[in-house]
Amino acid sequence: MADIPRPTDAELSILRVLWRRGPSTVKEVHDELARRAPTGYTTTLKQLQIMTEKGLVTRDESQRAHLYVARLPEEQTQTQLVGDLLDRAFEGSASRLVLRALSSRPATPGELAEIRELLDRLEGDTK
Amino acid sequence: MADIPRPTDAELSILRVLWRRGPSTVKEVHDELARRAPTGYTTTLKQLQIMTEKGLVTRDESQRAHLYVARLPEEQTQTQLVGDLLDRAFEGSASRLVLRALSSRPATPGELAEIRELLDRLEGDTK
DNA sequence: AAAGAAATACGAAACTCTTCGTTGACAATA
DNA sequence: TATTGTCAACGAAGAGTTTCGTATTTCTTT
Repeated sequence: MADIPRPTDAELSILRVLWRRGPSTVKEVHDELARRAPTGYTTTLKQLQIMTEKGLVTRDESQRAHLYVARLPEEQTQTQLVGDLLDRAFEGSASRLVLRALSSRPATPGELAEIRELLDRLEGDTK
Repeated sequence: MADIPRPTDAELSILRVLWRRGPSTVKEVHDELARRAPTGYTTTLKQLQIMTEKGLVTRDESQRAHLYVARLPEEQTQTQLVGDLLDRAFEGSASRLVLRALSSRPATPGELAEIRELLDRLEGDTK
């Protein structure tokens, strides 16, 4: 009961909105989503209801317009998704995944520096 | 017609076998898969047929037992999957993804060194 | 209190994914 | 040539995903 399933594509779109906006009504989420890809209001509502059942989001019903909140923080979900991809396509090799990530997207010099700092920190711990 | 869809979980399991073994019959793929998770022979067959329709694999029918081959090399599929995840969950930020990958899995010192080399190479080009 | 609006709940349809039982083709062999 | 075993093809069922139309509830305004 405590485990939360991997979000589907449509669910992830909704989670992104909730992470950015914080607690939001269906209308607010829908308006954001419909800006990029027009869709029906009830479609977003239904998604959020299913996500509530799955435990992906929680719902505050104290107001007339219910407020939805992502159950897990963005970082945790990202870590879950990366770990999942690692197992499914990279035989668990993190370095391979990093290799592909950096070769598939031109990272900015600033980003590369960030990663370098991260490496320094990690190697500092490994002693 | 030229674009190949993102492989599903079950499809990825099959692709992993094909990448490791090279051209294989249904029986060969099935035996590998069933070792970890017992499943019916026709299940694997049907998957391969669907994957052929989708263009994920190609089929050599010259022999009685058809030979299946992954259409894209492992590297290319990995790049596609990482790029996809980047867009869906990381707003395109490669450094964020790398951060999550490394913090979710304890990379070995050797792997960290590999990544460092990659960074050197990339920064060399960015001038 | 009635009418109108805004929001949620319900149900269903279309589609995909995954699995497997059954059928039919083919080949080796007795 | 009849039998047996191996393989691909087909169809379908069950679950999950995504979408949306309709109904119901609830609040607000008159």
